[in-house]
Amino acid sequence: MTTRKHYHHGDLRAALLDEALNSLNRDRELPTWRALARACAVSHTAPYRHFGNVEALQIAIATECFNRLTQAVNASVKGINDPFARLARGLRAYVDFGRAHPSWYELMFTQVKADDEVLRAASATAYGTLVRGIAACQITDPEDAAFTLWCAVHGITDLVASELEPPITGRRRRAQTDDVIAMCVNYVRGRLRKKS
Amino acid sequence: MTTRKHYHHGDLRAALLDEALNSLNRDRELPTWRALARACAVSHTAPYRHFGNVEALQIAIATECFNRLTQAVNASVKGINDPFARLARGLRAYVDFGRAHPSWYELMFTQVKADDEVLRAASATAYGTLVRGIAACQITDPEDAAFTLWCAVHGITDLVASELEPPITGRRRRAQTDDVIAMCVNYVRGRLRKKS
DNA sequence: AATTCAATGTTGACAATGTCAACACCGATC
DNA sequence: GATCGGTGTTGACATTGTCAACATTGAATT
Repeated sequence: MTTRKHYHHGDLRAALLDEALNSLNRDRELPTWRALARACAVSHTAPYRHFGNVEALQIAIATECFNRLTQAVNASVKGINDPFARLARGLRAYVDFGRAHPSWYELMFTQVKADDEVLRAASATAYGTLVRGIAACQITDPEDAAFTLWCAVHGITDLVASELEPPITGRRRRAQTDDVIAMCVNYVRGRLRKKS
Repeated sequence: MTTRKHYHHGDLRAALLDEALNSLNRDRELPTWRALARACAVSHTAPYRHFGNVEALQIAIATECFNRLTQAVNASVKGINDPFARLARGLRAYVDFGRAHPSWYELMFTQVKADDEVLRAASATAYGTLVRGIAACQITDPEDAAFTLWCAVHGITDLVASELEPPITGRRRRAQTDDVIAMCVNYVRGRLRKKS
């Protein structure tokens, strides 16, 4: 079922995506086009039937990653009611995603500007999750605040993904993330809509 | 003086670096090794006399960029005495540097972890400027605070460099940057060392 | 059941690229 | 004036992304 013995692969597109995602985690970089084909036991041009070129493949990967990020953030806040707690928790999930999959995170943001409808939708959905989380805190101008918060959170995530954290581990590292998130939540509290 | 007619170039190393820096600004990407040689009117292997391989060239470029960043930040705060004003001004200069040279900024942080003594020194100097600026505000734990601030500032700079700012211009864009910097300064004020 | 056809995979080629080895030129030093 | 290390050139090679031409297959149509 999963593997055909002859000629046709069965679901090469999914296999390519899967192998690419795994390679990113394993080797911290995309395999070459030909290496990817090799890894799927397929000739070096077979991937062209599923992705027009390298960039199209990268876009597809980035799209998948944005979807997984959205999913991870949504899952993390499930069951939490207080909007500030939800926000803090969601932000943490965002950072954790980047820490767990640094190369995915990097690829996401090298491709996010690509001219592709599906990718654009996936990244917009992810960003929308953040905006809604902030809007739920009843502050003025949630759109502006969202960008400011995103700066801080993207900043720590990108630095973590690039392994530029100061050489700390465990609790201390968690504290470092907490500190950034606290700054964010504080910022939001400072913008609370004044009560009538 | 600047251009020899025959064989020896005169100062190829500087010419290569200069051309690479300019290409990054012009085309938003590094020229290929051979294109760079071509641009300097030199054979495709001449650069090997000055840089061992592509990565060594990138490291040299990144080093130069870190030095220029440090210089830009230092120049921007010259003559300002109030430490908070200095901090805000320096952070702004940092963001402006990234906005003016997005591809430099990207390259700097793809190479910053490279195993190179000179590059490491250049980036450490840049970071040291930030740490000192924060320490001057007399807060507790300036090292930790520096990283947190860096997250926010790197975040907006990276997003700006990637052209992920919301589609805004002029005053509004400046306000967006100001908002992030205000969040940073606020964060620092919240950590003021209690007076004896 | 035989035929057709679009989807999917293969083979072979090509230009561009990074890198290396071997050679050529040149200016400073003995 | 000969020498030699630094600098530049020529020519080669393996790897890579991509394209064109061809092969195989399973499903739909007859």
